[in-house]
Amino acid sequence: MPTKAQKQGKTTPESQDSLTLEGIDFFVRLMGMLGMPRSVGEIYGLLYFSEHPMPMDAIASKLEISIGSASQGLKTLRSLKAIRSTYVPGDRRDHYVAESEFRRLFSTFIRDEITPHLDSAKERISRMEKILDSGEIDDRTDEFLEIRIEKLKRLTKATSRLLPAMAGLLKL
Amino acid sequence: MPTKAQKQGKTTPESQDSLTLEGIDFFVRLMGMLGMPRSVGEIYGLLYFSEHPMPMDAIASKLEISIGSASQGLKTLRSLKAIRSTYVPGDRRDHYVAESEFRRLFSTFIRDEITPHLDSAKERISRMEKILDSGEIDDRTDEFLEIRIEKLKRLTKATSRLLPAMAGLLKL
DNA sequence: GCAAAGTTTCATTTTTTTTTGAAATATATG
DNA sequence: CATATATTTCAAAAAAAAATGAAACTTTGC
Repeated sequence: MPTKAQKQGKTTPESQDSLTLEGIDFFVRLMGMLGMPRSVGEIYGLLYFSEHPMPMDAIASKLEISIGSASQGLKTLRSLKAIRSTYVPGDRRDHYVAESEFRRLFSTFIRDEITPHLDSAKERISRMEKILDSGEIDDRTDEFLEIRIEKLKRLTKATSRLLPAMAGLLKL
Repeated sequence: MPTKAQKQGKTTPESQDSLTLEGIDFFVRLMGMLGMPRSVGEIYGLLYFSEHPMPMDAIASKLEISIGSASQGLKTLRSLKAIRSTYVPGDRRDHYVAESEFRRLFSTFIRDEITPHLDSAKERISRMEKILDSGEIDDRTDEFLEIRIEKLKRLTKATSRLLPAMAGLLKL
């Protein structure tokens, strides 16, 4: 038997909301794994499951978070290119839409959050090699340290190669 | 001109320490990216650059952390198989050595920290599909949500495939 | 079996991170 | 230009995560 909602071609708000709630939960956890605060996951999740662009105040009130949090979270998401703002005629407010192509999102994340760490790791390794080469360490210990540093070099090298490859393989 | 240290075949403690300090820093940051507390990175870094197995009290005093932190950190590292304890004759204390094969380390991390999240993400997606299939959402919205959920499925699937592949490629 | 040594646990404290909300700033509209 | 609207910033509050250290527990050697 068709429900009233189906007859009218109308969405039951409760069921769509419960779906969106699961979706928000999904992104809160995903973003959490990437070290992003809860509010960022909430906002992205809400937008990801929103058919229409949403302004900041609607986001804040739906999620029951402060406008400060909303502003800060939107800023983070914008810098990650995870959302973009769209023009809505007759409305001064910015309206946001989720960027749903994870591949792009992931590339930006690697570029902004991982690569800088990788670079400073490489610098740190150089400093270690310099200390090693300064020759104030006896041969036995020297050899041990050399092997350890070599492994770190391989790790950073492999990571540098692997990360872009991953982004490429993520054909979503 | 050879230094005194070289003539005697002896390590200058200062230079080895400064190298170890850089190494600890390296791992504090690396572990930090994986969501591990500072103390865990410090302990692993110290052991990674230590030629000899170290007991807990020596670790705690070298790093100037409490024995509680040291115990907790060692527990974490043990469960990640990032360290192992060795027998030292005539000493009751456990002595720890860093496992320096990152590939194994990484596999354990994926198994213990990532896979559970992935599994619960898949369950969450199933719940969303169930709501969608309950048919209380109008056709237009339904189609939109279906596409979004489909993308999430692809994301989780790609991640499931990619993670073990990465561990395999990491030939260190 | 008991004392000493080593280790873990966990309530409390400290530190760090995130959120809030109000003030400051920017922007559009009549 | 004055006002209303939208957004950002940032100091303070709240929440979350990590470290401490003392008590409880385990193990070893006598």
